[in-house]
Amino acid sequence: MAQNPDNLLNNRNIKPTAMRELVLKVLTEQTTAISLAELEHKFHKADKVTLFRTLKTFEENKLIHSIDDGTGSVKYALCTESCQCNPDDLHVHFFCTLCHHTFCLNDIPIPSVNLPVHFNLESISMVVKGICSNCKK
Amino acid sequence: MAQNPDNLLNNRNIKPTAMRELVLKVLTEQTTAISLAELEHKFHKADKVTLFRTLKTFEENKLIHSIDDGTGSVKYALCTESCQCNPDDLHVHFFCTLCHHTFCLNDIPIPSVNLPVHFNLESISMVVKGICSNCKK
DNA sequence: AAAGTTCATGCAACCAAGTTGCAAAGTTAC
DNA sequence: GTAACTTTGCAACTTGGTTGCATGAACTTT
Repeated sequence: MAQNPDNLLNNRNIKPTAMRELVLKVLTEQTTAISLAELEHKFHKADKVTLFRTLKTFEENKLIHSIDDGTGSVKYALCTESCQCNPDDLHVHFFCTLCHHTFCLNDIPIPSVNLPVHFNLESISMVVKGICSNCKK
Repeated sequence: MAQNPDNLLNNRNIKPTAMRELVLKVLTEQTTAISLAELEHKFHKADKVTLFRTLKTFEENKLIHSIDDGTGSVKYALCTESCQCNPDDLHVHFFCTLCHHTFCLNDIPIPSVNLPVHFNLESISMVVKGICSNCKK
């Protein structure tokens, strides 16, 4: 079932302002995760801080998740509708060293690890680096 | 077989200067990974840039590896003697959200993942966040 | 509908981590 | 000893992220 933008926002208890709808629209159009700087370039007029806070609001309300792919700039991507960002909801990310795009491998859950005794798990991040299928051609 | 510092440096083709020996000594004394800023605090007189370049030299020659634990500052830890930083050599890292220390779980190799077709693997990073055994007590 | 409250936005300025350029000091080769 | 190269130290800069504060929009209360 497709969701219109306002539903997506309302479902996550985010007040749907014009700005937020615009940002959400850009996010839904991405096939790879996007950084704050890249997001900024998509707008001619918007302020970096506003976009930053918009992303933060989205993240706090689990509409998007952030990915630290090791490039020095955090990337953001939409969560699936049912995502609660629990360890079970997490998936592997892939960073292409050629095109520098960061992919959500939504179909690849993070494999479980057996931690040493008395280590307590809260979350896991797994980033694979290599060449993506586009660049491989 | 224990290695003296100069051997460790020579084995990795790093010219053993006084500075490098001091940095290596500090690194061998750590039980958890250390950031550039933390390393700087271990010295009263050393320059941040020199330490930065020393770490970079060490990393390029695979004496140490860097860990991006998502805190915004990269951590460094000694490699095992045989490490070539290939995917097979990599281990899981653990970041404690209480004491903010980053552990090398040398005994826990990164589980393999089946990438989508035509995705090519170069390296993987896996960081688990939670509470370490020390803080759990 | 005016006044008050709350939340969102925009600008300026700041901060931390990492990085570069260059000159001085040290080391090695001849 | 001098030339060539490497390492170190200082200054200064870049980038990404973040805070403070004032303005502006929206919503409430009367």
